[in-house]
Amino acid sequence: MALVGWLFDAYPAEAGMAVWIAGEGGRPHRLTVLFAPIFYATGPGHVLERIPSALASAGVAADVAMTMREELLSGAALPVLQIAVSSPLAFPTAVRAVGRIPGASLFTCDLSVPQLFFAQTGLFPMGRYRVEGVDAAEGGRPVAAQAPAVTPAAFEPLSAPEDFEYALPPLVSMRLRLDGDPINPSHGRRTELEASVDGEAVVLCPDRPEDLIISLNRLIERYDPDVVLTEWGDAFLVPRLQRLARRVGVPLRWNRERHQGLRTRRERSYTTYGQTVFTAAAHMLHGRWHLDLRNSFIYGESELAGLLEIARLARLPVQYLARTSIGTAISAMQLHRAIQRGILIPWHKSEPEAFKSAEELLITDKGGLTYQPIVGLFEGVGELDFSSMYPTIMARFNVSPETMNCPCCPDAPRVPETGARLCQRRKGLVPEVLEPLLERRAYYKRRKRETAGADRALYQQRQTALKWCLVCSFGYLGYRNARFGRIEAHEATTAFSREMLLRAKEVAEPQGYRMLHALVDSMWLHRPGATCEDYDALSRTIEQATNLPIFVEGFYDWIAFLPSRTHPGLGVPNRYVGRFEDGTSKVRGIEVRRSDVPALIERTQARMLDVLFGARTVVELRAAIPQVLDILTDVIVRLRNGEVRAVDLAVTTTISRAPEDYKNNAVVAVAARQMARAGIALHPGERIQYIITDAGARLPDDRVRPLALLGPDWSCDADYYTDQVLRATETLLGPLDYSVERLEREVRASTSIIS
DNA sequence: AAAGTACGGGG
DNA sequence: GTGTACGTACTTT
Repeated sequence: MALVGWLFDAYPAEAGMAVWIAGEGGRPHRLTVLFAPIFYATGPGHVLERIPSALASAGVAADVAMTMREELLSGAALPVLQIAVSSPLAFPTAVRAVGRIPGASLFTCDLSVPQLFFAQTGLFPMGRYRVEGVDAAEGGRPVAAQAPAVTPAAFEPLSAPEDFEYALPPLVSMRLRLDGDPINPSHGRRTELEASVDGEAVVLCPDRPEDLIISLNRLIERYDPDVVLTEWGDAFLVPRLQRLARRVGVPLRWNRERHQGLRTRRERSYTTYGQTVFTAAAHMLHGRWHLDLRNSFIYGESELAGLLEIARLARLPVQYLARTSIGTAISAMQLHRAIQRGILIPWHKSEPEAFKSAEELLITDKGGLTYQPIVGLFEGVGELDFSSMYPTIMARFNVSPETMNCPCCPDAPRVPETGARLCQRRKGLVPEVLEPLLERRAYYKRRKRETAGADRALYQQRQTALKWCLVCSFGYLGYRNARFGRIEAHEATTAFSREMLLRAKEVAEPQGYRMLHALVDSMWLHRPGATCEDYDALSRTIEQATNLPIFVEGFYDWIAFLPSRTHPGLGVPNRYVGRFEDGTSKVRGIEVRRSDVPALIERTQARMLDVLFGARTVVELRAAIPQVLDILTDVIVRLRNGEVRAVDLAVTTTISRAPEDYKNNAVVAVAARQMARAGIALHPGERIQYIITDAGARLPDDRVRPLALLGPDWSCDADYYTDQVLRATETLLGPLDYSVERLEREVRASTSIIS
């Protein structure tokens, strides 16, 4: 008697971990798996002696025993008290009880219980198992009370987390979305709810709440979905439906377990990388997943295949991972590896750190090399990019917090500029995690090129998810609150990167290439008459000189490095527009790339770019100018005639503070205050939309109107939007000597002919 | 002129 | 469970 299926979810329960297995036929099974989460404590003998009684008086059953574990930074073996807590639910209580004893130092104590479960048992999310001693024959839904308890040893693995190729269970998804899809449904009016499973869609009307709840329950009953996919489920839909269900007295059957509520996590606003982020409260289910498309960075970037790829590698439950940052996933991979290696995890107290001194700031912020590009339009330019430069450096040179300036390798070669040493004997935790990720990503990228259709999409999603892990792994190394961060490691990585980019430059220039621009891991090179093959050959030479993989990102028919707006004539690192030889294009730093630009401006500039990218040469570019001017004129006429819809004029911005905390009358501040006055609750980090009604109005409230409060008789500031369109056009035609003034003249001339 | 506000990047 | 990144563009005072 055995059950074969995929480990779908795990969370703490009364007698052990509740573990859901998605059976081969798609039927779910709930098991109870016996599990005693472990943490460690050190301290003087009299302190350790107090631990058993402290646990007992807190009402926690636990087994304690002395054992040896490794200290991360020194690598030394340390005697520690191992505390195995009998029930997963009691783990936080146990940690609190021991943590209160003065003089006790705790280790591996602040990870989530599912994380500990996966680390201690070797089981992993979405792994395929054969579970002995469980009867799957009944096929139906097992009820909690009948579920048998098994030990982790009953799980026979049929796949490994290291596998590049792996099968996944067939999952039934129910989609829930509100009609209209606004930027944030709680800012708008009530709309209809659309539920769809398996191609069947039902529209539920909010005016008859009881019917709505009953219909939703019926859908869940009939299809028994594994996944509830929502848009704005966390911020709005789920709490709203819960309230509705309570009001009409009919409970919603979200869970596969009958007597459990939803697992929630509070909403929060925080700042990161100078940006304020709002994360809605999480609403997670038992026995099925609630995934909110609009509250999941990883899902948003890499869809379900990417999410599951990372869940397997990071050993994090899917619903939790969906709502967390990539940094957390990276951290989880490192933690997992550390526990496997018997390394003690220091307690990570989130203490507010002291301000950095000016000198410290200078060191920290010296990042990758940045050149100022040579402003202008160039034909025949090659772009060479180092692939995954930072992670490759970290893996290749063994850059990790515990490998920096180790006592065991005094004669190790020095890091350029900083003179630090890197351990040559012990492989670092960070490289150990990164190396397989680099390999996996290379494999998926290759498979993506070799396949088509659904397979190609699958590999694309997986490689995208891994790309984000690699990108963030570097930032994480320098993040002072990261568990495995260390500023010297961060600095070593950027020092290597600068050294390698300089080496690449020194290889290219003697061969007659002129460096037009270079940025961290990319360089733009020009040599009259050079072909793609020449750039290919150059990249191979650079590869030899740097021992880092580099490839030709593309060969541009033409590329324009655009000038700064605030310092005309000077180049800015990330403002350029170019067409590759194969007809594709690359655009950075201009209006189409910005999320706060109204759709009208974005679409207009995109249309213009389409025209310009049809040109293979600068001569053809000049010939395309009239077409671009036609687009410009057309949009300005439509603006004047009031033919543009409000949604296309809406500016979307993230508010960085509560409406009342804004200091001046910036349009965003005025719009936010208007919304607050209308009773809409706004949190820092949320996005709002508004149109400019009269930019120059004396009364701030007349300048702008939120989209959510727009009446039927609205009007916009056509002059303001005309100016925006003109500027977006100037961005593109500037290199061809068209200023805003000249564009205005051209438009005036052509419209006077029309009228 | 100074202060306030927001955004991109990576592929 | 995450922190005053940095440089540019633009508006308001």
